[in-house]
Amino acid sequence: MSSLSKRLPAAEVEQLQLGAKFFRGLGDPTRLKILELLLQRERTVTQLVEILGIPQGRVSSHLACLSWCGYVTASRQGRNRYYRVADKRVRRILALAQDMVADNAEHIWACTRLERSP
Amino acid sequence: MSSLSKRLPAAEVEQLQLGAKFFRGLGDPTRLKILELLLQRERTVTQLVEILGIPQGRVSSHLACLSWCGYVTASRQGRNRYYRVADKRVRRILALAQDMVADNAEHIWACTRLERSP
DNA sequence: AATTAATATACGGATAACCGTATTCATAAG
DNA sequence: CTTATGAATACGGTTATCCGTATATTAATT
Repeated sequence: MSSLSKRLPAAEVEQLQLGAKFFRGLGDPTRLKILELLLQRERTVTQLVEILGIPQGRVSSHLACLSWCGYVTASRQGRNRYYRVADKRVRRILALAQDMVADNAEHIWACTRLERSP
Repeated sequence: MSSLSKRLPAAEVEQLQLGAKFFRGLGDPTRLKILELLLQRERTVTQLVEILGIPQGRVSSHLACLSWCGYVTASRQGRNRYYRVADKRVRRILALAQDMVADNAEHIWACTRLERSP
C-alpha cells in the first residue's frame, strides 16, 4: 500500500500506481536493451537470447513484462514469435531519458536514497 | 549484477544500468505525485508533507532520490528548503508516459512478469 | 548558549523484483 | 503419433526498495 491512501483520493492513488508501474517496466537494464534492439528491427526470442546471452526463460519473462505495459507486441510466424516495439512514443521517451541521463550520470549512481557513498 | 555482463561490453552495460536506475527514480507513486506537485510550483518539505500525509523523513528521502537523479533541485531560504523541478524534460517525459498509460491501463495492472491473474 | 523549527539520515522489518534452473506448452517436421 | 524446436511459465533463493520510527543535523530565535 502506497501510504498515500490516507490523504489522496483513491482514484488518484490508483493513477499514480499505474504510472509508477509503467516506469518500473523501463527500470531494468535488460529490458532497456531489449527495447533498443527491437527499435532497430523486429526479432524473435531466440535472436534476442543469442545477442543478450541470458537464459531463454528470462528473456521471455522480460518480454512478457514489456508486453503487459504496452511497450511491445508480438506476432506468430511458424513456430517463431516476432516481437516489435508497439508505440512510437517509446522511442521518444527513451531518447528524452538518455538525454537527461547524459547530463546527470555522475549523480545518478548515488541515488540509493539511504546509504550514501562516504 | 545485471547478468548482461557476459556478452555485452562493460561500458554499455553500465549505460543501461544508469538508464534503468533513472527510470526506477520515476517508478514510485509517491515520487510521481511529488513531481506533479513541484511542476505546479516550488514547495518546501513541510508543505509536501501536509499534502501527502506521510512522515517527513519519508518525503525527504524521496526528494533525495529525485535530487540524485536530476529531477529536482533545492535552494535554502531561511530554515526552509524549497524544491523545484530541475529540468523541462521532466514534464515532457511524464506527459508522454501518462499518454501511453491512458492507452494501456487495463494491461499494465497485469504486469508482474510471473504470477498471472487466473 | 539553549531552544525550537525545518530538514536530513539511520536502522530493522516487510515486500517486490530479479535471477537461474527446471518444466510445460505449442507448432512443425519426420 | 512421435519427436524436436521455439517459446512461455513455475519455483525457490537473493537482493533491492519501501515503509515506519527514531535520531541527527542545520539554522533561526530567545
